[in-house]
Amino acid sequence: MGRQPCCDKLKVKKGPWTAEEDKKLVAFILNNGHCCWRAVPKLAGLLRCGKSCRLRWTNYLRPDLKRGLLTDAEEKIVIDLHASLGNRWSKIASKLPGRTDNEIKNHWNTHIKKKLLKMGIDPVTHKLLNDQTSSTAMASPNSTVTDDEKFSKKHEPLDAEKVIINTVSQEESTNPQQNCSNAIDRDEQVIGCLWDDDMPFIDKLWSSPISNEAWERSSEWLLDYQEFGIGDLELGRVESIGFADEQIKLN
DNA sequence: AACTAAGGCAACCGCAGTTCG
DNA sequence: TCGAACTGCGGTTGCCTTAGT
Repeated sequence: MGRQPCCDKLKVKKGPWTAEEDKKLVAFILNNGHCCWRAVPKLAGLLRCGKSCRLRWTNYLRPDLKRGLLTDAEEKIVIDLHASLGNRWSKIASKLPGRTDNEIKNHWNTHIKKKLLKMGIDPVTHKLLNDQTSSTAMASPNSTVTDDEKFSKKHEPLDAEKVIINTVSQEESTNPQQNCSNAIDRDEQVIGCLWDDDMPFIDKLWSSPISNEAWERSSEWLLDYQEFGIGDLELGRVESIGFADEQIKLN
């Protein structure tokens, strides 16, 4: 009845991925894409859960991933978006090309939190730490609200938050890229943009396999693979497949 | 040089929304 | 229409590395 179970949990391997597993997964996805993650481990010859494969691919093996720490500009965008969106890391990540939600989440927890605390800002509320009492008082536990209202309240930037955001931005902003997040009166535009899930470019990028040209642009990633000792991947097979930005040009 | 603590990151877990038989 | 599986997301954990003693 219904669908087949996700995976045989007794047989799946857990823990860190080996270079060999990475190689298999990359080779399989490059050649076949990932029509459905559940089928990937079986078809790729991996003793992993599909979920694990997806995570490994999206967080580590994807060719367009950036490496290294977030830049100051990226960090500031993360702070601004977090003030508006809260811990919705995937939404935040979608605005930072080459960064994953997991990466941003980790960076937030290990670096940005500390920075904000150092600046006297609560990383959760984005308010000044000595102004915490007013923030808790703003909640109205006795009121009855709909789910939509709860959602709106949860994610709507508070006035005080906007002040903090603006302060931080003015203090640290030296990069033109940061302008998008400095303008508080543009918050609504930013939110509107974030809520716009219809992103054809991204969809095309992921639905389409990748050309050699694109791979050459991802030199850092390829170097990483050489470190893995899997530089002998059959990247030539990728030739047969179109690439998103080429298609986009045509459109 | 050896040990310990802290930091950083990859990966897992579990939940919620969506999809499908 | 219902219920089970799939997918994606955020929270958490655990291991590895680095810094300090």
